[in-house]
Amino acid sequence: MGSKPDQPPLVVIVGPTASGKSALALDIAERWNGEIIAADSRTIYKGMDIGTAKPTLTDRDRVRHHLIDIVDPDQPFTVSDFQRLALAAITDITARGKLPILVGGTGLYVDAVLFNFSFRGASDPGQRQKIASLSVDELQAALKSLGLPLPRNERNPRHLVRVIETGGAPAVRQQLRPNTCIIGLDVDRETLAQRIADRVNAMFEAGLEKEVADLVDAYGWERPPLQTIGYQEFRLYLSGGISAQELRQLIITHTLQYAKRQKTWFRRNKSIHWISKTDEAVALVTTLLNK
RNA sequence: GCGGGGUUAGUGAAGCGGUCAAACACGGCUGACUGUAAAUCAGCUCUCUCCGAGUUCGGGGGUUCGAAUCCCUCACCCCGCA
Repeated sequence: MGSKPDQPPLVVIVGPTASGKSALALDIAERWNGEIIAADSRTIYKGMDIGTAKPTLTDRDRVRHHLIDIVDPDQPFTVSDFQRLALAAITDITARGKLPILVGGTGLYVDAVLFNFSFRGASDPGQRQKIASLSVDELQAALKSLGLPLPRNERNPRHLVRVIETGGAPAVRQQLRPNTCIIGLDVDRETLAQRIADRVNAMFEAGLEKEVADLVDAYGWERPPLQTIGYQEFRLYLSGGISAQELRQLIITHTLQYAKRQKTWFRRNKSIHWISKTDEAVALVTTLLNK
């Protein structure tokens, strides 16, 4: 089902963590009667509120949010699921005469919607478990014997596994979705570092440790959602490996590193309008809607 | 004051006569990444006129063809005896 000639307007807000995406999205939503779709691989999970800086109930009361709290941490969820649900949400919001606003820091999720990725087939859980236990060298050897090419990230076990699962089918993407305005929040290094440190400290004050403990009680450490920054570090701390002080610093460091990866991802999308002030976003959205 | 141990690149830490600009880890920088993506993976990280060259291993002085590695000495840190 290719893209239709006339797509309804879509506002997209991206940027590194703690850059102010949520606040800007709320602002724009209230100004133009919009609804927010979270493009975030962690806020989809129930019970992960503090550590993911999930929009508060108050915020969600002000503006309707989609794709938050939609699965339990022990349920599998993939980009493909996200794409399907996000596209449905856009259709739904538009049908009700409102403006859809896609907001998030998970670059892959955002791009799956913006470029209408065609995915290449799910993995068979049984087979996945078997091949995922192979070493990088074994995976490469397996690809060779199957006559499949190595992926670009040839030492990345996850990518190697996927090549096997898809039989080496190429990735397919379309042109950028028409009628879409992508706003990127640009925050200088020092400011972002400060905001991240403040946010992490606030998370501890808000009861992060208890949230983590509850999740671990319910699901254990092995589930993918528990590999989230702000949660995974507690494993070391709780086993006595690091002090409370070091724990906090480690989470801050990991968050900073994550923010850098996000910037790298978004940097290559030349369609993003990078801004640093709200007025610039308002101007961009105004232009989009007046077309 | 005497005896013993220590001082290595941003940090931690190997090295203990040549193959050392110096392992490894962390941190930092750059980048990749379409069904685990807040995941995962890669390159770079003393300096320069950067296929080569020049300064490093607490300071200074020696030994040696050759020293981060041995000796002397000074400084600082830790432990033991006073």
